Amino acid sequence: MTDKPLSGRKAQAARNDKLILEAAHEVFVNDPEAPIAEVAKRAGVGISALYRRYPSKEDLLRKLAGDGLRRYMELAREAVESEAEPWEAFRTFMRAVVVADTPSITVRLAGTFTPSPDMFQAAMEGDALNKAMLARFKSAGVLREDVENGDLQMVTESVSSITIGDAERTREARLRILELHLQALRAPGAAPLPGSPVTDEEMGARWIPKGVKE
Amino acid sequence: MTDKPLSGRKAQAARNDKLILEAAHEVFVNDPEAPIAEVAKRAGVGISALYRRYPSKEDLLRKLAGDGLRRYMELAREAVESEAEPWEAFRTFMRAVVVADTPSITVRLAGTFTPSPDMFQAAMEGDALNKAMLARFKSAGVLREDVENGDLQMVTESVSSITIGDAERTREARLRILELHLQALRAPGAAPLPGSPVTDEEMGARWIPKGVKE
DNA sequence: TCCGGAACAGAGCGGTTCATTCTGTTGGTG
DNA sequence: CACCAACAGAATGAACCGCTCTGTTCCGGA
Repeated sequence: MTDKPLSGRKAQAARNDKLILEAAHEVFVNDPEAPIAEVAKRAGVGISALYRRYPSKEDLLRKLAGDGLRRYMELAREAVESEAEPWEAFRTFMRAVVVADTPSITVRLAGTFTPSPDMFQAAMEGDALNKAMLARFKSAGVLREDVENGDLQMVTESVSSITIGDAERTREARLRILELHLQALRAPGAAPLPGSPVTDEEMGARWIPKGVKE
Repeated sequence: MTDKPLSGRKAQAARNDKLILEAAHEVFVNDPEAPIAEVAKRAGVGISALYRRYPSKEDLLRKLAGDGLRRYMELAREAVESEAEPWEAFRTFMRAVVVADTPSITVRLAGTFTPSPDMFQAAMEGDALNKAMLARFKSAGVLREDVENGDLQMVTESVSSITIGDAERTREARLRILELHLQALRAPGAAPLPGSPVTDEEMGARWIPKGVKE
């Protein structure tokens, strides 16, 4: 048989690895505060199958956020290196980010766990990538000069906050609203933007765990 | 003295009425799931002062959402009846909605309480108002033809999901991103929008209380 | 065929978090 | 000066949830 035989504890365990990650992704994107039992149910496994793989809920969340971050950087890198027509490359990137839902998985999860050092590291690299991307598309003349890194973050995040009906419908609605943004983002821009862009410091402040009250 | 004397149980009670509502607004806009004690603390009153006025947390939330809805309709009515230049009237409306944070107070709170019949009623009227508004601005030629009611809702909601730094900074950031949207919303529009607008039914589905899982 | 143990299902434990109730306390008012 | 509306905040009881623990299944080797 070309595909893995369905039996064997090893095989089932490998399958469960994937099932659990997928379930966790779906569940926590939908509700970052969901109980871990929800993940188990969705994955069709018992709770102990989860704890066999991740020492704690926080570890699982870290894993998810890390994957999301990595995915985002992958997309950004593709955008920077893309050979395609610049505006199309940019549009493709933005759409991919929305479809992959990386804002939900990184930003919305931020604060529910303490980030590991290498996540900070990765975040740094991500920033550098973002800046390179901005520079590239601006100098290509397809992105208006007055948008900054933070603007793009805000756009993808706010678009990703849209939830309506099932997952597919949500995706469609998000892409529709994203399109509005894209048309406004395109150079030269109809009118100057008010206020100042969100800074990296401001963005970073959200990664501080819980209790910021008062 | 022209203003109310500071003493008198009646006077204090009246003052507390307002304090509590303001505190509740701030607290629940920031976190719809906040404990009721948080509201009491912010208002600088005891818990019993809250329960003296509202039989339960849910009643308080209903009150807040009702007020928000009413406020929204007020703004919409102004926009429809405004004598100002059409595009400015529309822009003013959108900005006012974002500043007043009505999406947070209605939509985000939806699901945390069971809506009263008159809220449905009000929602109906709100819809009618929205439609009138769309019609007016489209026929004035300032709003692109392919945006629908649901689009405006999505725009204000997604923009209102932005949170960054303190309240003031958040407002500025939201208005900035809103501006992008506005420039894209303006007729005739650079390119057709993909997908179909979110429908009223879809919007309404979110008002169904809790447990929609699975 | 039979046994050991990896992998697992899910009940149960212990801690925490609220909404709401209850026990006083205070200060205007008749 | 006694009474009570109005209040502060502790106490209560019911979830909820992360994690541990018990018991089960069934693959893989002898």
